Amino acid sequence: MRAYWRDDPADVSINAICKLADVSKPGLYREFGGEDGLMRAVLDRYAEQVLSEIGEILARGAPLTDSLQDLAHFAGVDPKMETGCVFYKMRAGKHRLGPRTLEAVTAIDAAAVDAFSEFLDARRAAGDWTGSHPAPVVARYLVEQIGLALMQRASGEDPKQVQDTLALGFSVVAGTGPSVL
Amino acid sequence: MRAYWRDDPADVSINAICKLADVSKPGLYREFGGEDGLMRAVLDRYAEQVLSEIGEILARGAPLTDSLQDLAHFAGVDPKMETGCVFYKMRAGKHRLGPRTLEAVTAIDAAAVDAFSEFLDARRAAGDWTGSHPAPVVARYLVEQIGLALMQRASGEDPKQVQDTLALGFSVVAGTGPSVL
DNA sequence: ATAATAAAATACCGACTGGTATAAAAATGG
DNA sequence: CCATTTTTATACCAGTCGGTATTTTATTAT
Repeated sequence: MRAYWRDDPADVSINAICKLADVSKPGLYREFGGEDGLMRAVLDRYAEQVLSEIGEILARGAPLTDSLQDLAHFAGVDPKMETGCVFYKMRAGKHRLGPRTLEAVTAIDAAAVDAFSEFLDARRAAGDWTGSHPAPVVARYLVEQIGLALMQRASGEDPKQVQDTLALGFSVVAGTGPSVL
Repeated sequence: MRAYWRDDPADVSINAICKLADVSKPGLYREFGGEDGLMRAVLDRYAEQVLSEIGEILARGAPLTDSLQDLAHFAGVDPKMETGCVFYKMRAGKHRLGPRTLEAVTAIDAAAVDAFSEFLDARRAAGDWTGSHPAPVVARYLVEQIGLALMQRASGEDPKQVQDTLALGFSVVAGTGPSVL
C-alpha cells in the first residue's frame, strides 16, 4: 500500500513489491492470487483506513463551510496525502486495472458520489446550502475537484497553487462570493 | 499523433507506432532520434494544430460568457476531443516523459496559463469579469478545469456528467449565479 | 528422531519494452 | 550499365513485465 501510495500503482511492479515487503514472489501469489488481487486488497484496506476520513467529515453534520474547510485541508494540505491518493491514481489508469480492482474502484467512486449527495441534501435541509443544481451533480463535481487536488499533489505541484485551485472549485458550493477558504 | 491521441501515450509502444504508420523502426529512429524525440515532435505538431484553437478562442475578444461557451464546447462536446487531449495525457504522466517532451509540456502549460491570464485581464478591462482573485490564479484554475473535462472524456465518462462538471467549474468565473452554460 | 507438510528461494517462462547492428534491396549518380 | 549511397527489412540486444515450476529449506506431527 505504501508503494502504491507513494508512486503510481502502474509504476510499481510485483517484483519491486516483493523486495520492499521482503516477501517471496510465490508467497505473494499464494496470498493474493496475482496483481489484480493485490491491488484489490490494497484498495479495500486503503478505503477503510484513509478514505473513511472523508466519510467522517461528511457525516459529522457540521456547517457547510466547516466541512468544506476540513475537506480542503484533507486534500490540499494534510501531509499524509502529500503523494496523492491510491484511489484516484488507480481510477486515473483504470483501463490498466484487473477486473477485481476495477470493480472496487467503480464501487468506491459511486459510494463517494452518494456520500456527497447525502451530505448536500442534509445541508440543504439545514438551510446552509441553497444551490439550484441537483445534489448528485454537485456531488460528482466535488468528488472531481478533490481528485484534481490530490492528483496535483501527487505530481508535485506547488501546494499554494493546489490550495488556490481547490478553494476556487469549492467556492461554487461555498456560497456567494469566493471564498472564505 | 493519432495513436497518442486515441490511447494514452504511455500505452503506445514504438513498435505499435511503426506498424500503424507503416514505417520501419530504424527509419523512425533516424527521423526522430528516439521515443522522446517522437513525442516531442508529436506534441509540437499537436499544439500548433489543435491547442491553437484555445488560443484563438481566448484572443477573439468576445464577451466572457461567449468565450466560456466556446471553451466548454471545445473541451466538453467537440467530437474531435472525444478521446481526450494529447497534452493533458502527457502532462498526467509527466514522470514518464523524456527531457525534450517534458520541456515542451512545461512550456505549453506555462503558455496556457499566460494566455488565460491575458484573457482575464482583457475581460476585466472590458468590465465583464469582476472577480476579486488575481488573474493568474483563476487562469491556472481554468486550465485545470479544462484538463479535468478532457481527462474525463478520455476515460469514457458520460458526456452529460462531463459537461455538468465543467459548467459548474466555469460558474466560478462566469459571474453571479451558476450557470448560463 | 523421523516422516509429512508447508514455505521459501531460485530459476525459469513467454511476451514485451526501447533501441541497434546487420544484411538485403532500392534508389541514385556517373 | 555499373558503383555508390541511402533505405529498408529483419534479426537481435539487454532488460523488465506478470506469472509459475522446481528445488531446497523450515516447520510440524507423530
